[in-house]
Formats: sequence, C-alpha cells, structure tokens
Amino acid sequence: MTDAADVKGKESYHHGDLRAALLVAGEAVLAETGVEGFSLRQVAKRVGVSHSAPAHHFGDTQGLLSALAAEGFRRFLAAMLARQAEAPDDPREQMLAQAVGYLDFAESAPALFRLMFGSDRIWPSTPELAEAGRAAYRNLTDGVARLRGLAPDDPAALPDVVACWSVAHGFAHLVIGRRMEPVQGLSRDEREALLRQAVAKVLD
Amino acid sequence: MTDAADVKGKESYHHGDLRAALLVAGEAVLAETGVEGFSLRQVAKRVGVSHSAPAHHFGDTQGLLSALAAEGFRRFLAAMLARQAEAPDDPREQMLAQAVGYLDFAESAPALFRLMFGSDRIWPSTPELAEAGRAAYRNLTDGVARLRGLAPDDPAALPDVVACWSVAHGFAHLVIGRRMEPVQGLSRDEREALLRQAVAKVLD
DNA sequence: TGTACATCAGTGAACGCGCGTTCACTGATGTAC
DNA sequence: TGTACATCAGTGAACGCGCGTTCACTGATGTAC
Repeated sequence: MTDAADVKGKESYHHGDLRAALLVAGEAVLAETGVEGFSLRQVAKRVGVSHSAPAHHFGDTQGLLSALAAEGFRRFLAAMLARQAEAPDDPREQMLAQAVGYLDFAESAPALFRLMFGSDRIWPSTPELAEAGRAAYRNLTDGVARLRGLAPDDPAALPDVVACWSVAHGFAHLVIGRRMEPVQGLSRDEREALLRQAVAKVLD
Repeated sequence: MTDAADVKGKESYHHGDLRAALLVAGEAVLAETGVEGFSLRQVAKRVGVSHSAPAHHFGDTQGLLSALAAEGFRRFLAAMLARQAEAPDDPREQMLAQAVGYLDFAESAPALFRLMFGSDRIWPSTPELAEAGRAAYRNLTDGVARLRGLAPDDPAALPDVVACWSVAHGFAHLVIGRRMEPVQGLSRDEREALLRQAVAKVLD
C-alpha cells in the first residue's frame, strides 16, 4: 500500500522501464499537486526509486515536465480524433466534434492541460513538444480549411482558426478553473451542449 | 538602488502603509517569477521589511495572493469599462470594446491574469475576491442582455454569455501563453482586429 | 561454454538553499486621566 | 500640559522541511574473446 506499490516489477536492482514509470508517476503527482507543487523527489518517491534516479532520464524538473507536456499533446490530439471518428463525416460536424474532444481532454487531465497551455515550467521549443503541439494544430487548420473550401495552409483561414481555437480553449480553461460559475452546476451533457452552441455561433 | 529603495518613507520604525506596499511589491514579484515561484519572503525583501511582517497583514501566501487577485479583478473590470467608454454607445460596439479591454488587461498583467483564472493558490470564495469577480461578470451579462433585448438576469442569455466569455478568454489566454503561434508575430493592432473578428462571429 | 571487462542504471549520503512558521522582543502611537 | 499605560506594527533569531544537485558507489547487463 505504499507509494512504491504503484509500480510493479521492481524486485531487481534495475527497474526495467523507469522512464515510462516516471512519466506515469509524474502525471499523477501533477494531478495531485498542480504544476506549482510539482517536484522530482515526489515523483521518485512514488515510483519507489532513489530521488536522484530521475535526473538520469530527464535531466531536471523542466525536462520531465516537457516530456509530460509532449505526451499530453499527443493524447490531446487523440481525444479530438476519437470524437471526430464517431461523428458524421461532415465538415461542420467534424469541427464540433473536435471542440468536444478538446473539452474531453481538458476535463480528464486539467493539471496537464494547464501545464501544456499556461506554464513557464516547460520548454515549448523542445523538438518533441513542438512537434506534438504542431500536429494538434494541424488537425484544427485542416478542419477549418475543409469547412471553408480552402487549401490546408491558406492564410485566409486564419480568422476562423483563431476564433474556433479561442472559443474551445476559453470554454475548457474556464470550466477546469471553476471560474465560470453558471456552468459549474450543469451536467456534463449540458456543458457539452453549451460548447457546441458556442462553436456553432463561430462557424455559421 | 537596493530593493528596499523601491518603496519610500521607511525612515521610521513603522512603515505607514505596509499593506499597500506589500500589494505593489507582490504584483512585481508575481510578474517576475510567476505564481509558481512566488514567496512571501521575496515580497518582504522587496519592500525592505522583515520577512515576518507580511503575515501581520495577510496571514499567509494565499491571503496575499487572494488580495492581489481581488485587486486584479477590479482593474480587469476597469480595463473593460475604459474601452467601452471610448467606444460608440451601441450594444454591439460595446461588446467588442469589452473584449478588447479583456485582452488589454491580460496583456498588461499576464501573471496576475493567470493567477485570477487558473491558479489553485487563491481562495476564490474570499468575499472580497468573489465580489470583485462577480462585478466583472455582471458587466458581461448586462452587455449581452442589452444586445439581445433581454432582462439583465434572463437565463436565455446564457449561451451568448458563455460564447462571448469563452472566445475572449481563450484568445487572451493563448496570446499570453505564447501558444498561438500564428498570432505571435502580429502587431498589437492586428491581434486586436483578429479578436474583434472572432467576437463578431459569435455576436452576429 | 566460460571468463573478463566495459557500460549502463540506480543508490544513498551529503551539501546548501529558500521557504513558512513561531515567538519573545521592541519601537511607535494613541488614549485615559 | 504631562505622564502612564495599552495597543499596535514590525524585528530578527531560530526551527524544521522539502527541494535540486553532486558524487563516489554498486549491482546488473551485455559483449569480446
């Protein structure tokens, strides 16, 4: 029942896949303490490993947080694609599904979401992180371009891209920050409906 | 030229208005280190006062941060009203001006903005803080109600309120987080124009 | 198949640091008489 | 007007804590011959 029990297979001196285990534990610590209280020592403790072990894999706190953020962007994109996959293959419906996936991710991992979009404790220019973020962004621009009948990189799509992104991001951020009082009391379905309405206003 | 020189009139034992001085210094520390690195000791040092003095006025870090956030909400509202005052007295123009004021504030005090909307290091239920936030929110609902010809507290305004708030908030948050790449390179005027376009999409 | 050796992965003690909190204190101010 | 005293505001030493970083180490693994 100790923290060490969270991770299996540590009878031997070598861990096996400490890097992956640190990422899992790192996300749990992030969720519990927020970015503000995050420390490498807590992560090491949770994995049941010496506190100097993480440095071996990630250098320092920013290194681990950047890796977590990169992983986060990949799951972020996956969450949007999952909603899109079960939505009708219509440009407008695809955009709405994308927004709902945006919210899914933010609600499922609020601390990670804030780390990705609001923290100074990561290096946004890390290649892995930059690429993961770009992939998510490309999904958005592709969706808007398709809806408007433009080429994928036509700058004429920018105003719509910015508007869609802003509304989904603002909604998600206000919800997880519990700063949008009238929405706090609603059910998940009602929140989702409000988000769809808001995005629809932008698209139509 | 020491930090203590930032604040005048401390020849005497008693400071005079330490509470106010701590708020000023607190905001400077917040801007420099972000919420993540914020500490009472740094604030005390900047004012040139013993590190145990702040406790006298604010209890602990959360108390000072909550006071800063409350002050932030009042300035946030003031920033929106300032833009509204110089805009035509037309419901739609007033809403656009409000959004631009939203961005003004976020860009002028990004760390404070994040503290107000995204941090767990404040108590959102502090009376002073809750009231300041509510006042800003009321300005938004009044604007939407006026635009739609509804009573100020008609729940039918909710979808529009949420949509406007989300788009302004998301835009501002993405800009100050430097996470909206295509917008980073633009001038202040171009960013403002993009925001106005985005809000207009919601309103029309 | 067996041995020697290099490399890799994780250990654990030690360090210095900045933090929040506590507490007995002292200087300044205001009030009662 | 003057004195005594209570209250308030800020001091500074001390404490224990968790942190990141360093470093000599040791156990495990893989490879060369």
